Formats: sequence, C-alpha cells, structure tokens
Amino acid sequence: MNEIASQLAAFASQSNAWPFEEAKKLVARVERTGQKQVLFETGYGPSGLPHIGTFGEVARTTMVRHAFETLTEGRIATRLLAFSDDLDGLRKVPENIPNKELVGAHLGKPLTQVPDPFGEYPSFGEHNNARLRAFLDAFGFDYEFASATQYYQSGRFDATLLKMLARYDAIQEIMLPSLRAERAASYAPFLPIHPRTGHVMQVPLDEIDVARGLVAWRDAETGERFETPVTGGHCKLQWKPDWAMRWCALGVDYEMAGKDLIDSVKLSSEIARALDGAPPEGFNYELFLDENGQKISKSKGNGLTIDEWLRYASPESLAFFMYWKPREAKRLYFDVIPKAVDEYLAFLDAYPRQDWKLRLGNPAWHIHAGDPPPPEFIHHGADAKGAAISFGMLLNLAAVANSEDPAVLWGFLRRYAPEATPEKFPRLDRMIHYAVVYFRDFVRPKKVYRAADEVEREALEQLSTALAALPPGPSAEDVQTLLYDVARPIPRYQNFAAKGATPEKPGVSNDWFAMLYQILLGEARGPRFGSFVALYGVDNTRALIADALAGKFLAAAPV
RNA sequence: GAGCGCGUAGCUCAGCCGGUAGAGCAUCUGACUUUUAAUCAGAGGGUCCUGGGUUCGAGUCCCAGCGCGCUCACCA
Repeated sequence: MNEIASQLAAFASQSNAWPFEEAKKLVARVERTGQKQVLFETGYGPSGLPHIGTFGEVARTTMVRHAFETLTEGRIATRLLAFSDDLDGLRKVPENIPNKELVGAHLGKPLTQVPDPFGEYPSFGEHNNARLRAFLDAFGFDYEFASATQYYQSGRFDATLLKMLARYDAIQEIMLPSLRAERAASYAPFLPIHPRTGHVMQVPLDEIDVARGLVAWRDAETGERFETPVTGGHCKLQWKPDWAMRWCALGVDYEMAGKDLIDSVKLSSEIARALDGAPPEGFNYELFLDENGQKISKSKGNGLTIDEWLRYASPESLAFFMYWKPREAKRLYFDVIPKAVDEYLAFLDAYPRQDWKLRLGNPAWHIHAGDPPPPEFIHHGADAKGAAISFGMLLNLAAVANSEDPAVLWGFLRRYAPEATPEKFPRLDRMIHYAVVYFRDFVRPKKVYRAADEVEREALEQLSTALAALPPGPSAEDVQTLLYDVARPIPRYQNFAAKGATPEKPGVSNDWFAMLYQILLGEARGPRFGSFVALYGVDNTRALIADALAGKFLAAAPV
C-alpha cells in the first residue's frame, strides 16, 4: 500500500522476535490455503474471575496479531475471538463469592443456567463474562466476545457436531488411549444436558444415531432412558473434543496455550484432523511460577493477581513481563515488579535511537502496537543527554526519605534536576505514586531500626530542641549547618582528621549521620539530612525523633 | 514414564544471524571529607555443566550424557 509499510514488512520478515516468528507461521498458512482472513482465539473457563494468565494470553496473542498485520501490510483481515466456555457445567462452588448456597444448589448445570450470586446478571456465567469483557476493555484490547452457550444454541456448531457424531469411533480411538482404564470405560465426547435437571451429564452413551443426529443414554439414578440431539445446545462436548470442534467450526488459525496443555493440544489437533479440519498454529508458553516456584493456579490463589501488579506498576510493565521470554518459566511475584518496570523503561528509552531492525525486536514496539511513547529524560546540571529515573532508584529514594508522600520524592528529584515537574513528566509522576505504594507494602516493613543509647538519646533531644528554635521554613543549608553545630561538641562525633578541622573547631564524623539513619529511618544510609529535614518538615522531623526515642519503631519492627 | 525449560563472574543475569566473554550488585584500590542515595575513576574475578560433531572459527548450531526445575498422565 505504501512505501513505509512495505519496508517495515521487509524488516519484520528478518526479525526473529518471537511474535514475528509466530506470525510467520501464519503467513505460511495463509500462503498455503489462500485464505483472506485469519482468526485468533483465546479461550476461558468462566467459572472464576479473569486472572493474570488471561491477561497474558490476550496480550501475547495481540502481539502476534499485530506482528502478522505488519508482515502482511494489513492485506489480510484479522479477528481475535475471546471465547468463553460458559456452557460448561459448574463443578464446584468458588470460594470468593457471596450466596454460596444459592450457587451450590445448581451444581452440575451450565454456568449460564446458574443464578448470579452477585444478583447483577441473569446468570453466573453472564456475570463472569461481563467481568471478563470489562477487564479486557480496561486494557483496550481489540477482540470479539463469544459465548459457548449462544454459539451452541444458535446452531452455529451443528454441522460440525453432526460430523463429529459421524466420526464418533475415530474420536474415541484418539481419546481413549489417553485415559485410564476406569475413565475410558465410561468416556464419551458428548455430554447430554439432562432435559429435566438441566445438568451436564457425564454418562456412557448407549447408542450413537448418526442418521437422526442424536445420542441415547440412561440416567444412572432413575434408570430412565433419554435420546438427546447433539445439535442446538442439547449436548455439550468434553473439552478436548470441544476445542477441536470449535477450531473446525469457526476456522481458528491461531491459539496459544500453556505448556501444561501440550498433550491436550496434541489430542485436540488429532481430533480436528479427524474432522477434516486443520488445527490452528500456536505455541506453548511457559507457566508462571509463584514465589516458591510452583505453578500459579486460580484454585490455589497463589502467585500474583493483576490487581496486585497494577497496584505497584503500570499495565505496560505487566505487558512487558508477558512479552519477555514467554518460553522460560518465570516467577510472578511482587519482587519481580521493579525489575520488569526498569527493563521496560530501558527498552522505551533505547527505542528512539535504534534502527528498525532493533526496534522490531524491542519489546516496546510490540507492547505499544508499533508506536511506543517517547522516553522521559530528566537532565542533571550540564548533562545534556539526560537520563531516565528508574523505579529502583525511586524505591531507594522512598526508602531513605521514609516517605509515602509523592511530593517529598519530587522534592528530592527536583534538587537533582530543577526542571523536573509532574506536569512535564507524567509517566515519572505515575511511577512515583507506584513507588511509594511499593515502598509502604514491601520496603518499609523490612526496615531495621535500632535503639538509641544514652549519648544518642541526649544528642537527638538536643537536635530536636535546636530544630524548634530555627526560623520557620529553614533552607536545607541552614539545617545542615545546624546538624554540624549540634554534633560538634559531642566527643563521640568529633573528627579531628576532617578537612579544615582545628582543635577548636573539630569536624563531624560520619557516625553522626549514620546514627540518624539507623535510629530515625531504619536505614544504613540515607539522604543528605539537611535536605531531608527541609523537605520533610521541621515539625515532622521532631515528631520522628520523638517517636524514635519513645521506641515506637522498635516495637513495630519484627523481632 | 513423557513433555517443556534451565546450567555463563561470589550473587542476579545479558549475550541477536557463529567472529577477541559482558552488565548490575558485591569485593578491593583511589578521588571526595560541612560528608551521607541517585557520585566519579580504576582493579581483581570465568574450564561459558561434561564429552563428541559441524566449521577457518562454537557460550551460540547438531548429537549424546550429567545436574536442576517445572508440567502432564482425573477435570478444565
């Protein structure tokens, strides 16, 4: 279409960034089949709320989709289908919902037949679907939502379902060897929905009637025999056949899955081929691990939730985490957040000075659909180049400033770079807000305060008194001078080796400042104390001293 | 049992299409001493898990092995 797009496509075809590698598989598929559009799918079991893996799958699929569009210069239409398996039977009452008894009374029914415990939607399934959509919308993902219940009932799957019935034996031949003997004895790909109880039935099938398009089965409790059409939403499929049927019926070209599903993908692919379909392209990403290296699962509730990540860092940093090394097992826990943020920023900073080859391999390109925002460099003194402030540095700053107030952090930053303001550096400002929250939750609890001995106690009391005597709004230099004047007469802190020190006017040793940090801030090192007091405030500092001397920090500290 | 991944400096890791082994932290030395975080200069430190192969050349590619981790084999 235009010069730039085709140049970009040429670079993209050279790139070995994983989204391009994935997209190239799709390009080959399109060239093979001559198809004019490509369908991406991500699937969910809506028995719970969307979790961080859901985000990861959609984010990564979206990156592949964009890579594909770049490679094909937008000539092939793409769609992303977010498919909710809401005809699935409810197996267990989730822990984190109200009205558990209400839901519990409907165990076994499709999720779209279970009442909404939150009372907001016609069914629990629809409630969770709405949550899923709100979640995806919040991130601005481009997708189409699909409900299994609607698709089944609309007859959209009927032709494929009938074909499946006709190929029943072939499918059983694929499935049964993968099952244990006792399960294989009763396994059937079709799960009739009980016409009276509404339950999704896992029962052996008495009869497969291809001509009439139905299966016959018996209610184990009553012994009653039923004949159920496989079409029109009267039968659900077991999930592996269901996956295969969906691929075939909808023409899914791409779907990724975790490595725990490798065997399942294989089986479903075989089934798809038994239905004369072509299984989608796709790849297996590694699982996320919790702090102990265990697989993260919804039921266990371990690891990190999306909300938790977003409390401490931006959605973009989470997208970066999803981009980065999808084939390596990564711990997904609080302590990986600062590093993810800083690596994301480093790539953002590098982007403008990179050539296109490097840009296409830069995570920022994939995270921002080819259009990353400019970096925010702040300038220090004569340093014309400037530098980005890292999250790690902000955490360090928050720790030494011992402050949850973004304004205090901004104060320190402005001393470093006077031009810096929240208005000029909105991303930095947001990051500062994240940093103070991270500091509050993870850094401050680890601070180690020590008690003041008699000399220190007296010195701190003198300091407090001297601070009180300062005129209002002292400058950092005033406070700094005061600090030296208070310490100078105290033998412990005298340093005659200091530059400019005389017997009459001794220098002050570092021990004085070290003591302030350890007792007042719980840190081994700290900010220039005069600046700290000027920013933090004289009254606040005096309160800090009083609290420290009263032993408040010691009581709060872990033993 | 099968599958996936990992093994590089004391620690955490980077190393792209094969071309003289890198970063951060830590350590050491020095600068600075009204100093102390975001400083500065420099240094030491590696059998790139092992053994083969391909190659003019392998941390990188291939094969085999060793070690470690995870996942799957009931349900989704």
